[in-house]
Amino acid sequence: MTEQGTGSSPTLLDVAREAGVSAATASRALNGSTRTVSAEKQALVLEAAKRLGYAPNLSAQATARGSTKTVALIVHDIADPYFSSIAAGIVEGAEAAGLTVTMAVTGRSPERELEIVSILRGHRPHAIVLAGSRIGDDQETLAGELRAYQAAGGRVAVVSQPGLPCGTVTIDNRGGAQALADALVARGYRRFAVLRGPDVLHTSRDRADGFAAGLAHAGIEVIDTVETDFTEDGGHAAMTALLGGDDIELVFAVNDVMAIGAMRALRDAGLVPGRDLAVAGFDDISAAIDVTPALTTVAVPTRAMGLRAIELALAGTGEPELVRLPTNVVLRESTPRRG
Amino acid sequence: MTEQGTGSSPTLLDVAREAGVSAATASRALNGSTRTVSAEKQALVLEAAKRLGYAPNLSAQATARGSTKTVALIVHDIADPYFSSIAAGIVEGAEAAGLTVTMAVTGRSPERELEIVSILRGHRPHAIVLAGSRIGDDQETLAGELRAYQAAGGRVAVVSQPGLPCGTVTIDNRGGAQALADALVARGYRRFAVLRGPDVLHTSRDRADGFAAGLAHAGIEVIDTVETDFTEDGGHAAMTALLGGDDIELVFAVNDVMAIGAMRALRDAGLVPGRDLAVAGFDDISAAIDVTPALTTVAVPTRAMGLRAIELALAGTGEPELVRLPTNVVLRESTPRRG
DNA sequence: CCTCTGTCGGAAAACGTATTCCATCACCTA
DNA sequence: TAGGTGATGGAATACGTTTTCCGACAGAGG
Repeated sequence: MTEQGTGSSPTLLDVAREAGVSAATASRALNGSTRTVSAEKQALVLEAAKRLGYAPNLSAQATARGSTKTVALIVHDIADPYFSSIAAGIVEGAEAAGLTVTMAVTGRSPERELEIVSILRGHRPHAIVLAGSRIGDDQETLAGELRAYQAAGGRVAVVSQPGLPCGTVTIDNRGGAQALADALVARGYRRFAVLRGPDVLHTSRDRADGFAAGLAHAGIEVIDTVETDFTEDGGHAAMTALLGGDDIELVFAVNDVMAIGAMRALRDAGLVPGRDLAVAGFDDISAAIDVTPALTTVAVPTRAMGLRAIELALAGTGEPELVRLPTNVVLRESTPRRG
Repeated sequence: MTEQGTGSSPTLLDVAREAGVSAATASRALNGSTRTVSAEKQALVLEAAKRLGYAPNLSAQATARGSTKTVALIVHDIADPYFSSIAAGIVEGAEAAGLTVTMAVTGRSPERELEIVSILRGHRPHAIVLAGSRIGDDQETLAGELRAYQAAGGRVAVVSQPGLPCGTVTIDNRGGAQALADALVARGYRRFAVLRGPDVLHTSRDRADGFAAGLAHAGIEVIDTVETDFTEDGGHAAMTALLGGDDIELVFAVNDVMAIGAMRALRDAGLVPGRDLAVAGFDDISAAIDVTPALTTVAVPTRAMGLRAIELALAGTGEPELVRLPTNVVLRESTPRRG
């Protein structure tokens, strides 16, 4: 490791000079192209590179090759366990394929998301993965942006947002919520309230609708619905608002984070979740099993979804193939058998 | 949005041609350099760019400029709430500065981390942020790698790993654990066990040492110590192993995730955490307040740490400045007053 | 001995952008 | 009106790679 005083990284040319060969040969020796290089020169180059501490300039590589080794990931909120778990799956899959992951967060703003996709296109990533459902209205603009990217040879996959022109991995939100409703009715519950997220999020809408559909089978209607933020604080606020109202037996929050916020609100009000009022969520994040009472929910294979999404993107058929991963109703103590 | 059939993105030259100007003028019009461009031509270029759906090739920009608009983030495990919260702070700070974040995951392997830093250097990012303590042995190799990067004009900040040649934001792990120990002794506890992570992690070692030091003040020694994974499952396994052993009153796990795993192990064994055996953690992740009994822990401002780290990196003085953020002992029901 | 074929090295062009340098032009001052 | 000055546009070059193309050379077959 001869330290160099120049103040800037050694370039391929430096390596070539050090090894006494041309830049072309150095390039070929370092990333074994179709062309062969004599073992002798190869060794010379490799040694020179190591001696100088050479790290190829990936930007330059990218412009020369016209393609990058990165995957762009877009999530709503990386601190949300749902998304960070998906992200973990994507990172795992990407690194296995020798790709690095770049990440951007939308903060659940559709405008920001569109802006990000546009910026990211500038990176010319190998693939783009969008995680998280978005609004229904603007879908066409987003689809256009993605199509433009695909036309230029990019690959796209989305998680839990069917209807875009690309590979999609999703779960059956409606069906899962419906199965949950069935199970809860079977446990003896009859009077339900729903905590839903902003209506522009497909995930929220599908789960709320599916739940209502499940109840409808049994001739039951949802008594009360509150729309709130998709966060723990949102769940807390909504539950607090709900407390003064109608007499209900069970609150279904469209995701676990909100459900946990709701449970906290109950405790803050001096009530015992599960005993005084049952609570159910959706996602089965790792915290669901750790809260007390343990949360009844619908298990979603988040990490697998991320992994599957990146595989789908890298396969790159471009077909709007739809992969639907199974969900599982998990009944726990937050919804004890009733009556 | 005239769709183009070419199959590849429009380039700056396409835009220039469309606007009837030279490439130089187009470049100047689009990112307002030192040079001025007549308002008329500027409008022409901007309109042409929009019409073609032009997105500048950031790789090419980077090679031309010699610098990128990205920040590289290295974390141990993005699904861990501790790291995803730090990541959220970093993304927030980076996006505010108009930078995009690229992310890599080490899986807590020091070799992998070194490898990643080396690869990342190739991206020539504007800054590198390392989050998560690493091993003590190999520190010199890592420091060398970072110094090489800095010599080439890169900026670095690390989170919770003092001793590297760059800006560092950390918390007082020893002091926090010591304060926790003091508080627990004051609550009447005398017989302690410790669940610690792999010894190569500074964080784990400092917290365990600090806790022991706090007890030593009161003339108390730790009765039992188990080394385990830094994960929830690790905590679960270690707690299970501990159950057959000495009679203890409180288990301190060096992070919340492990503590929560330990609580689950207690419940699995038919014991009630807090009543039969007290549990304390470290980090105050959001789940800490949602478990029952709520977890006694030491609050760490993770998001602020990320934000502060990116600020430190971007300031770029290169000084090994040390920012120490305060921690707070939070006593909750998992460690009720004793006796 | 001559040509043909295949291997290997290097010179040069290409990738898409930023920037330096030069030319032009209008305008102002003396 | 000559000369200086500031604004503005474009040609050319630089950035660090990869890749195409060409030439040199060695060995094989006639």
